[in-house]
Parts: sequence; structure tokens; C-alpha cells
Amino acid sequence: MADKATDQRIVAAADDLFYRQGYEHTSFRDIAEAVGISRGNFYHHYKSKDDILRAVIERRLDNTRLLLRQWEQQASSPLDRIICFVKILTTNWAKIRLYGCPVGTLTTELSKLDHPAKKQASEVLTLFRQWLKAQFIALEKAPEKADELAMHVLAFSQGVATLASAYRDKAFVQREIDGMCKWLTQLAAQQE
Amino acid sequence: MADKATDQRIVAAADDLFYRQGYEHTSFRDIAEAVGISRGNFYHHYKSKDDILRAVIERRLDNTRLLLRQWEQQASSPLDRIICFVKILTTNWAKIRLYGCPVGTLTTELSKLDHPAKKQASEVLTLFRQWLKAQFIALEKAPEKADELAMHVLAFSQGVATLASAYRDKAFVQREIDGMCKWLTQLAAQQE
DNA sequence: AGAAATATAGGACAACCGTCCTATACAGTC
DNA sequence: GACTGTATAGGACGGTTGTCCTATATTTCT
Repeated sequence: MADKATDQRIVAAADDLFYRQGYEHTSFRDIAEAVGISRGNFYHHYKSKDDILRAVIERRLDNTRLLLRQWEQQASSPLDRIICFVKILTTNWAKIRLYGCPVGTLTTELSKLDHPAKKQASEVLTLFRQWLKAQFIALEKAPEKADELAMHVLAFSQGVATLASAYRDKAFVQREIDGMCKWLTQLAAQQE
Repeated sequence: MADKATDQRIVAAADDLFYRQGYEHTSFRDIAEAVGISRGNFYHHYKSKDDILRAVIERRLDNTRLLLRQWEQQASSPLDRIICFVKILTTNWAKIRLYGCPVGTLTTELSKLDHPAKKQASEVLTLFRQWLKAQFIALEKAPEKADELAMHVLAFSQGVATLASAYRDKAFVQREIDGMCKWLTQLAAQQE
């Protein structure tokens, strides 16, 4: 049976490095050094670099599901839950300012590489999309627009994250979040 | 004296490949094959890969300045000019759906690589930012908010482009553009 | 304790990378 | 038409990549 603890340490290190350096720019040597094992030992845990990527994406999917569940517990109303998502830009500001959005940047990179796992990577995005859609359905009882609103908020998040890492301007991010929260609050109020 | 025509063919090919495949994923071999010259011949035109990147970014800066001047000629009012920018997502849809926004994706990639040219790359973004800011100043005579509005439109563009290439959904892009144009029109009207 | 299975280390491997060198082909000048 | 400087081709170079092989520890089970 595989050593689960080491497996997880490898995936966690790869996850972090793929985020900070990008998938292609991260070598086996980088991951091995981060974990503290030899390169040769790698193939007892994962049979290729693509295999590690697959595991990293699955890890992100799991972590995302966990995060969404946490938000559902923290915030009771759909509006507050959507705001939880919007505010993730300030919550993770320290990393976003340096490396952008982990979901968006990986999806974009794999898309350019035409990598087999690009579809799997976009599922993380879809996880947020469906969750947001569910919140909008709960919010306004107009399900035909819920997915459009979810995509709108998702696009907002991606755009702000991109500019945030380009200019590293926290005031801009705060301003955009405030504007979005205001808009969402008005939207929720007019639906009552 | 350097062969200017070949210089330009190399930069044009590199520009295209950097956009479609990413900077790091594009090798000298790729560019040489695209241009139809040998690898060894390369260093008579550019002395390193970074040097080509520098030339590519300068090319993009030039092309962007040209584009912005064209928009100023095509559209007479500041509102129409801003809308020209917003509609670039549909104008370049065929490429954006496959490779995302050339400005945003390069900036993000160079940022992750911590490449020396990352600052230069973000100047393309700044070119749009300053141009948009000038249009907003001309629009509403409230210069203290013009840069914020420019950043808002820029973030919109980046966000929609990211999701556009992830989901390749043209209806979503059209919907977002319509919404943004409507918002801009209202903004211009209330300032009269 | 002995045996079987797993974990680890270190290096070999071919392929590719960016870079550089050299020999040849070609241009324009006297 | 020989000469000079540029353009081009092809390959050598050291280094790195992902992958794989083999020998040695370590653990687990009987």
C-alpha cells in the first residue's frame, strides 16, 4: 500500500509550487527538494508529472468543496454567502497579489499548453459557478438568471485578481469589492 | 546593418507563438520553424530569448498605441471610444476563446516566472489604463474617479476574457458586453 | 528471526533547452 | 573581378528536463 502521508506531502508541495511558479516551470527537482525526498523515489508515489497534476487538481477540488461547505455554515443567508466568495480576494490577498488566482491562472496555463488535464482544471471553476448559482437561486427565485449572475460574479473575481497581481494595488481591490457587495445587496433587497 | 525584414518576421512569429503557447513553452526551434530559418542564424538578429521577448513587448506596445489612435479616429465621443475597447472581446473572439487576453496572460506568466521583463509587459496594460482614464476624464469632468473607472473597465475585460477561454461561451461574453455598455451609457448620460 | 513487500536513494537515459562557434553563401563596394 | 561585411546553416556545448532502472534500507507479516 502506498504511503499516504508522503503522497499528501508531495501533492501539497506540488500544489503550492504549481500555484507560485506555474505547472511547466516547476520541475521534479523543485518538488523533491520541497518535500525532502530524492527524485528517484518519486515514481513509487506518482507515475508521471501529469499524474501529480491530476492529484493536485483533485486536491483543489476537495479543498474547494470544503471551503464552500464552510461558507454555508458561516453565513446563513445566500447574500452573505456570495459576499464570502467576493471577499476571498482580501482574505487571500497576500498570495493573490503575488501569484494571482490559483484557479484562473492554472486553467489559463493548461489551456495554452493544450494539456489533457485542462478540462479537469476548469471543474474547480465550475464548482464555484454551481455553488454561486445555487445561492442566486436561493436569493431571488428566478432560476433562469442565476447562472448568468454566477458567471458575472466569477468574471468579476477573475478580473480583479488579474489586475491585483499586475499592479499589486490593495486599494483598488477593496474598492471593487465594496462596489460589488453594494450591487449584490441592492440586488437582494429588490427581490424581497 | 541588420536585415529589418527578417527581424520583423521573427518578432511577429514570436509574438504569435508567445500568445498561443506561452513564453516559456515556446522554444527557439518553434520560432525558427515558424519563420523558416535555422536556429544558428537567430543570434544575428537577437542575442537571446529575453531579447526577443523585449522586442515582442515593444511590438505590442507599438501595436496598442496604433489601435488606440484608430479608436480615437473611428469614434468621436469618449463613450463610443470606451465601448470600442469593451467590444474588443467580440472583435477578437476567435483568438480570445482559444488563448485568452494576450496582455493579461503574458503579464500573469511573466509574473509567475519572476521574469525581468514583467514590468515592461504590464506597460501594455497601463497603456490601455491611461487611455481609458483620458476618455473618462473627457466624459465626466471628474478626474479624481477617472482612473478608478478605467481600472474597473480593465478588470471587467480581463475577467470576461479569462472565463471566455475557460468555457468558450460566446453568449456569456455578449451578455457581459451588453451589460457593461448599458452601464457606461447610463454613466455618460447622468454626467450631462 | 526470516521472508516478503514497500520506501528510498542515486544515477543512467535520451531528448530538449538556450547559447555559441565555425564554415559557407551572398551582398554591395572599390 | 577580388574584397569586405552581413546572412545563413548546421552542429557542438553544457545544462536541465521527465522518465526509468537498480541497489539498498526500512517496514510488515508470518
